[in-house]
Amino acid sequence: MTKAQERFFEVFTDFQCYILANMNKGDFNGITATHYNLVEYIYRKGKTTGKKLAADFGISAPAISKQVKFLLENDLLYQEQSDEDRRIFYLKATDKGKLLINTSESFRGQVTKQASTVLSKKELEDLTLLLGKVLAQMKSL
Amino acid sequence: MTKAQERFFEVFTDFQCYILANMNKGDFNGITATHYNLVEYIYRKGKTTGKKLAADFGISAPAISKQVKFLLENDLLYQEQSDEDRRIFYLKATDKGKLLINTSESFRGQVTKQASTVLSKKELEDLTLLLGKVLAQMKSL
DNA sequence: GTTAATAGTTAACTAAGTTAATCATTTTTT
DNA sequence: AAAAAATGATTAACTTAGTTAACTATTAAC
Repeated sequence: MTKAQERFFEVFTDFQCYILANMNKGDFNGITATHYNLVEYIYRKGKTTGKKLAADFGISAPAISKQVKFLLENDLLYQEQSDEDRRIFYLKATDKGKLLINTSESFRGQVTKQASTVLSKKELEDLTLLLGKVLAQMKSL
Repeated sequence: MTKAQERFFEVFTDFQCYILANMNKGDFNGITATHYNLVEYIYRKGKTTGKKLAADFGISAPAISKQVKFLLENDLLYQEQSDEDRRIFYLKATDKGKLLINTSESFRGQVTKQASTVLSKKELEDLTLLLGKVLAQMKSL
């Protein structure tokens, strides 16, 4: 490892540690970070299916099924059976689910907020670009 | 949110999602990522205590105790009782533990490797600097 | 010297993941 | 067109990593 790589490794280690240690804190109303992430994701996508969620979140279909069941029971999501293929149940955020996302500040929202207080606009853009490049490279493997 | 913030949020969301989905994959010899992270952390620190690990990893002392027990039983760590304070048990990596870290590539190692294939030296340094700034800001809250 | 605090562990429990099996539906094969 | 295979979602049984509360031992404080 070069010096530059070592420094990156060091910072990235701390960064990952911080993410893992803090992203699950501050859950409110009994809604965990996982629940929140699912609702936010579905809200941003507009609609999606359990199958896709499992793929995108990298966990098994039954695991998604269980979390989604909780979110359905708590009226944060609702299902819509597809007319073309009756096996498929689309998931959408309810008004209550949308409200949750819009009124609460996610971990990512906090990072974004803090990033833009401590970085200039140019720096934030650079960081976005560089992080995006690394991510694209990782995903392409 | 400004455009720049929205773009950062978007990339960071993907980035976090990727970390969570992938960091626990590829565990080898029945050693999970958590085990690996603990051994790596202790190895890099030289020696540490359960108390400190709990604080640094942001989980409870009993949770650390249970993981450490496994690592002791599997000869990846060993304990050394402090002479000054007999309540304290220092944890260190065994040769087997060190070998594990040195011969296997952690998730962070992979990210570092891929980051430096897709970024120039200057870009990697910039990314390290910017990520470090954001992290320091988050930690200071 | 007794009381209070601290490092670590054990016990009992919870939550979120896993695989295997099942149901309903759609697609493919013959 | 009927039978067989595949697919999306769920349920059941299980595992694992975390939690809090209670305990042991040691040290610090009054």
